Amino acid sequence: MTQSGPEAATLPLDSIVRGDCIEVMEGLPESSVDLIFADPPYNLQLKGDLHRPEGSRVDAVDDDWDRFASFETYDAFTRAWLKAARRVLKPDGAIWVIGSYHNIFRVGASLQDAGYWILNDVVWRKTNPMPNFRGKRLTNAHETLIWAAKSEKSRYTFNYDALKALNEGTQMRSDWTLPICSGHERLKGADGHKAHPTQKPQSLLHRVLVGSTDPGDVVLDPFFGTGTTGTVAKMLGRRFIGIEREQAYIDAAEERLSRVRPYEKAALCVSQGKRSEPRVPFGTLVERGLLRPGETLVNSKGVMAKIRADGTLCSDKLTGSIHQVGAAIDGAPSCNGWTYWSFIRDGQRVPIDSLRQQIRAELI
Amino acid sequence: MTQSGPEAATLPLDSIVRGDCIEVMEGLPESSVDLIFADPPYNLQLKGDLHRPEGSRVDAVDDDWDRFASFETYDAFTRAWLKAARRVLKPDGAIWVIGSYHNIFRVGASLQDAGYWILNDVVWRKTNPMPNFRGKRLTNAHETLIWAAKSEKSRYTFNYDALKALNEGTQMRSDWTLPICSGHERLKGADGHKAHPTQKPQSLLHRVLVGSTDPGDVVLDPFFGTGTTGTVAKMLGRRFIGIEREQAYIDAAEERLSRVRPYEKAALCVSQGKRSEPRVPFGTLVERGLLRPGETLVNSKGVMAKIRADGTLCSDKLTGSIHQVGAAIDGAPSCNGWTYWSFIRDGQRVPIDSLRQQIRAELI
DNA sequence: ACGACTACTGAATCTCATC
DNA sequence: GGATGAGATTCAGTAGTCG
Repeated sequence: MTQSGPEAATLPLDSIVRGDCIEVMEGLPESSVDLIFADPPYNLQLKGDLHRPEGSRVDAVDDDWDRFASFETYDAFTRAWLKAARRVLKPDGAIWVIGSYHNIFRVGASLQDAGYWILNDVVWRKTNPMPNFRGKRLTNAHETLIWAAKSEKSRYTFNYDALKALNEGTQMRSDWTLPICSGHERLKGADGHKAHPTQKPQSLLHRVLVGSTDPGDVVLDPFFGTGTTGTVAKMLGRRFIGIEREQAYIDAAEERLSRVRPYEKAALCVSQGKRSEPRVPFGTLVERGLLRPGETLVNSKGVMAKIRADGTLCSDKLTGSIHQVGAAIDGAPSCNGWTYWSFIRDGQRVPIDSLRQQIRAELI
Repeated sequence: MTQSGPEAATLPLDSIVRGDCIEVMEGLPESSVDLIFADPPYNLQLKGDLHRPEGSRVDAVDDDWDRFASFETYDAFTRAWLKAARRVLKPDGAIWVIGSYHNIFRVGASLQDAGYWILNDVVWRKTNPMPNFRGKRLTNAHETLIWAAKSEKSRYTFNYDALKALNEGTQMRSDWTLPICSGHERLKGADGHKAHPTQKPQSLLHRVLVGSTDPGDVVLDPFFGTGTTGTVAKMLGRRFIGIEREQAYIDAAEERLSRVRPYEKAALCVSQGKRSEPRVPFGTLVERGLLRPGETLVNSKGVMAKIRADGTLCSDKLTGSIHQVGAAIDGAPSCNGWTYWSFIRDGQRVPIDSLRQQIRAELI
């Protein structure tokens, strides 16, 4: 456990902190943040002087050493900020990091070495990438995001049903097709030039935050830039913390954030699956008289079982819960009894799950 | 310079060498191979069984060759084979490595450390990936390939125009959409079971070899398996060398190769093609800011519904997709939400389908 | 011949509350 | 903290059978 001074006791919510992200994160309380979104620099300093993390200059002797020293420096930087980030994450927190082939392999390996648990790598397919002008390589049409939990045991947030809804009813895949940030969304400086070289599109953050946070969650961006993370977080009713070194980016981000109008609260309520609904023991249906002890249930193949007064089933072979008996009949490892069994009304098979729906409706 | 004995002076062209790939590559003459394609073990780290919702068991990759004690062990293995591979590459040679998020970050970092020069990372988007059965993560719908030259100074082979032609006249991008290997292409053993758990599709190798080799080039595959690399190399008039440890895989590959008929020289640029109208989820319009969560849609009779952040609609009665809510309002069995709903701009009703057209235009 | 229908499959780090 | 048991969870495609 780290001793935290009083200055570390509170989170600077919905604001931008100026400074080096490692130092600033070390000053934040540990286990306090739900999600981190990071777009780190990937300048590998392949040209010019090289410096070790502590500042000394590397005396490059040949190409191999030059390259190695450069990667070593970048790795040290990566390990340092990932360690500081992991400390401020809640135990069930998660991180997203975005990068290109220049740096993402080093970041991914460092994530694994630091104890993060990779959940998916996600490909952002750009609909409108910059072409390869010289025709010497493939058009670099994507970037890679890594989604990782703080640890293997983290029970991370994943709004499966919301993302499935965003994808019109089929599971969200690990490849996302979205345009780059351009047009009105792209921030311009006073000179009309783009305010930040690598501004990310809001659509990308929308999908990240809808999928891996809930309203009210705290989202930290240690490389805030011009504040796309904060902008989308504010729109979606999440809290944000931004860390940025350059005052010019902070100024642009502050101005941008001041113009953001959050969505209505009702619109933030997102599709939920059955997992979020209250549990209803099967015995409740018997207690309430929706099913009678002695009544017969059937599965889709016509196999029958009798209901007993305590809410267990009794078939030829076995007695047990609706799940256990269903699994035993099919020789399956498990079974959802709610969708497996039906009762008979007016000669028709009616799924018992409809009775559970009835009970749940009463509970509201 | 390494002293090469006479036994190392010749290349075992168009044949499979049985043995450990590191030892075998160390026995090959240095600077003798044009391209390496490597599909190393992914180190999946699977734990228990996984079952599909209907109860069947997923046939997982649990082979001995994919088990490593730790990341350190895996890294040592990776560094060793990458070093041996780099020695046999010609100065202008290149390498392709394929992997998933389990291993690709470690492989990519090791490639960079070993002095290879990354040219592109390429995403193989699977049209038909295995779903995520438990709904706990995104569907793992892609794998990653890294294309790297032996060194920064290598003048590597890149057939820009051939790939452009394969891509119907526009530059080949870094994301490739191809189906997984199934059906008749998938090799089966005598028992009818798949001969290799991770056989790659020939279409993938086709694109790799057309793009980065010339006819007559020597292609080495240190993890030959059932020989997809050799098969496509032979079809395309390239020479191949396969290295494989398991005799069962070698037997299957030999038989497969014996059936391969090389293409006629004129027939190299074929295949590919199918391109239908891309599906656009309604949620995409929300993510991209074309419609706001909280905004109201209307049908032709003026009935209204509100948009939520995940792209679902919320009316008086019902919450669901644009199609579901439209159907419910009309009491119809189904409904095309795209033509059913309009949004309001400047007091005018505008069909949401016009926004879909806009997105589709970007996707082409 | 063709359509309807069933069965099967793919590199997968795939649960969680309660006792 | 480990064991137990409820119960939630799938997409695109191929191949084969039957009518």
